[in-house]
Amino acid sequence: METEASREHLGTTEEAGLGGQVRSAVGLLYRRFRSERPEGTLGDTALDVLTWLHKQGPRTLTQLSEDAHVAPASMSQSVNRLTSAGYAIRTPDPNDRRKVLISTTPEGADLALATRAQRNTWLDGRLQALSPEDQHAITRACALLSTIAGS
Amino acid sequence: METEASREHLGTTEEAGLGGQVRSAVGLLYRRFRSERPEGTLGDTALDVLTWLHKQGPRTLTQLSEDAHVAPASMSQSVNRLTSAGYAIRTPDPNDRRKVLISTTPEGADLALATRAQRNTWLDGRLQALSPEDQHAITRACALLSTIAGS
DNA sequence: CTCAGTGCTTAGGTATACTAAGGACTGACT
DNA sequence: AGTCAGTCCTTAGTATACCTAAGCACTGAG
Repeated sequence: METEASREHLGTTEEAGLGGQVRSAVGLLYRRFRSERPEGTLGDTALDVLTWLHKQGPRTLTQLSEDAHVAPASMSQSVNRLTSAGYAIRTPDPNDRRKVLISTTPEGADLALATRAQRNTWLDGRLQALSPEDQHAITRACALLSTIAGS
Repeated sequence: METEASREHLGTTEEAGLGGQVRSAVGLLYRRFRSERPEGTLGDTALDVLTWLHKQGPRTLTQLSEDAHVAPASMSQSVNRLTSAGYAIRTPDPNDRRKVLISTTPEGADLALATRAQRNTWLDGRLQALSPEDQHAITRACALLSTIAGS
């Protein structure tokens, strides 16, 4: 039937349910973002953490792991990379010494802002070429899907 | 416990540009999908490959690596996992014996369909609870973003 | 003051990605 | 024919990021 498969944009065919379309698009975008990443820089997860800390202030490890939908042990490793690079610090929570508060260093905050801006250049350029209606659809979809992902 | 930050859905604040919103949403969804994955099953990339092969028929390794925005060496490893699990086979291209055609086995095709359906259950349920307008916005956003990711 | 529960970390394993290097093959030019 | 640059694929070694399991440190209740 579908011999001209190359026009299908790999997974966004109509036969797939909406969930499948979302999953395909997310996978493609995620890998695309990763392929744009210059070497010697922070990974996406580490950068996300830095951005959250910058916006929200210090967070405990468990909070961060829940934010990212990741096991605490995984987040601990990501935080290790940030602290050993000097972009974040761990501080024992004075009220409950089982907890550790993670916060950005000034260098970490600067890096988060700078790297985000740089990495978004390509994508922003693409998005600004779209019609306002299309941009609005994307804005709405992002809000909806973020809510779903975080639930 | 609950700071004001927990209502922000982590990255979808208005101050971020559209590119940043997309990136945040993609990261959250990708990790969420991964966290839903049962153990002992194929990874997302391997499953994507299986799905593409099922839809499009045999592809060369280079084609697959371009589809996924990944280096050929990386795709070779993913294909190794599929072939060693019996879900795909490599066939030398009779016209150009440098090339290798990768195709699904019947088991691979079955698995691709079954696993996709199973993994999409959660997401489809969420999406069907949305209004038709919201669903349409997501459909449109997926198509647009897939095109951008693949360009 | 004991002890179950909570928060974090380390250890070991998997999936996925990269670069670098090399083997096999093709096609074009001597 | 013979050579050889270019293409396609693979393997090897390394890095990020995720997991579960195990264990330590601390808290708070009995």
